[in-house]
Amino acid sequence: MPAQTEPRIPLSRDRVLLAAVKIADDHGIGALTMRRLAEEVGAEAMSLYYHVAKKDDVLDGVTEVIATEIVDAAGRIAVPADGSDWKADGSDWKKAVRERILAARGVFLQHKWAAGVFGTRTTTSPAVLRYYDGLIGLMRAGGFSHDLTHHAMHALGSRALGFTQELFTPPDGPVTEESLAAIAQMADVYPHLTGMLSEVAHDDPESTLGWCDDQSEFEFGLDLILDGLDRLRAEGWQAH
Amino acid sequence: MPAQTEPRIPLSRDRVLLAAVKIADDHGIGALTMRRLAEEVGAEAMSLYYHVAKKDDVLDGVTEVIATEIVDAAGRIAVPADGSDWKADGSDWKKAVRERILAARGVFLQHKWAAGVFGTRTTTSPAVLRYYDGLIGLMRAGGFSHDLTHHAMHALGSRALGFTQELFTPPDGPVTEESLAAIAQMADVYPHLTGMLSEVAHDDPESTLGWCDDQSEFEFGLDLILDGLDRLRAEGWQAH
DNA sequence: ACCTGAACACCGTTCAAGT
DNA sequence: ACCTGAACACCGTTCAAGT
Repeated sequence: MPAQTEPRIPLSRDRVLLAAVKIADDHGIGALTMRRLAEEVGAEAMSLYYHVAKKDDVLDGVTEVIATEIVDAAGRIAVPADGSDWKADGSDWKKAVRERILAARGVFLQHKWAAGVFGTRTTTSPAVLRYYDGLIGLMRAGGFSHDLTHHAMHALGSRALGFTQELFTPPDGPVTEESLAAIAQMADVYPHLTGMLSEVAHDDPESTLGWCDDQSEFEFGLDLILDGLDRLRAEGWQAH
Repeated sequence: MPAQTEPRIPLSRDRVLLAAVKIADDHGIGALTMRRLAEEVGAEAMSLYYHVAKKDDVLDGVTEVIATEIVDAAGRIAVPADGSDWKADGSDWKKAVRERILAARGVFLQHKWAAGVFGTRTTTSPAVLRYYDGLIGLMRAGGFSHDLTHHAMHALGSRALGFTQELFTPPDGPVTEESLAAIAQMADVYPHLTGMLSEVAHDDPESTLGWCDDQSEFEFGLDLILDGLDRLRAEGWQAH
């Protein structure tokens, strides 16, 4: 028997990208460095550069990986995509689009770092384009003009992919006596904000979800937009 | 005459933060390093740490600077905030909120790097809270319940501050024969997307704005949301 | 063709030392 | 109280060298 080295799985772009996703999932996007990534695949940092151009290329790659997960998840939604047997009033498009967007959101909930990375990419990944292509197809089948569909995509923005940039974030954790008191103390500086929060908390005192239920709020905003779009479609909206 | 050193403006947190904004404005957020920042204020990098805790503190600080600009811009909008002389149908709230949001958007257009930084902050800046407080006050004056106002803030998301995460970005630059041909070539992979884009381009062939007019699209999405909220308010929407 | 060691030019940050 | 020089532990990336 000749001297034999460990039968190592050869490096590949795919293996590098999947390892990158794993690192971000397990330790956050901050832990994703070229050296840490090399360690994960059992190689030296410099070996990575044979399979990816630079770190930016890794980030484009993980975006594509996540986007592919989204396309797959959306594709699994059993709603007819061609609209052939839809109700005559065209209302089915909304359910089809809504369920695909919520499926996309499910993917981002499993990769919490991913929304931030998507925001930094300058080129749009092919898988993201395929996902948007599917949404556009559903809206067209539902009776939308190309022009209104175009506006719709912009109106939805990142919400079409299942996430939003939340800048209005009441304190984490459950509603407690202490946090309520802390809010009340700011009443002179932010009278309307504190008024709103204390009433919202009062309405649902035994809430275990904390101040805001992210899922409900996402669906509220999504439905608001989809309902508005449906109304424009039904009214025969024209460009102006 | 005794030997005299140059009368240097003493360092201060404010001076550091304003210099940071200037660097990001002039050279992008990537150019904002502690060493570069020190150079800008005419000191050594380590001197900064007497005035800011760490780089994260600098980013919190510039967020506060930009947010203060937004509050100021919104405050300059001459719309009665207390609703005392508003139309009985309450429709004035929408104009007041809309104009403030567009004023906020104007600030982000002057600091293109800022939206990205806002997205990375974990704590909400006091100035952002003041801005939201103002919006909430306007909606309350317009007849919104606390509960619907709360949902409204979540529905608007970052759009309330004047920016959106655009993931659907058709090619930059003007619509040319070449770019149209490039789009047509992808028709087999993205049939709905290419169909939409070629028709949108065809409808406005001499557009100098390129594929999409960002300002119009922002206003379309904003109005869609505001109109939907106004409808819910008029219908006496209740939590469910 | 694939992988690596040594090295370069950067980072943010600590710490002891200066005035 | 305010500022600094030297140093540390990291980055991403290049390049010549190995198999």
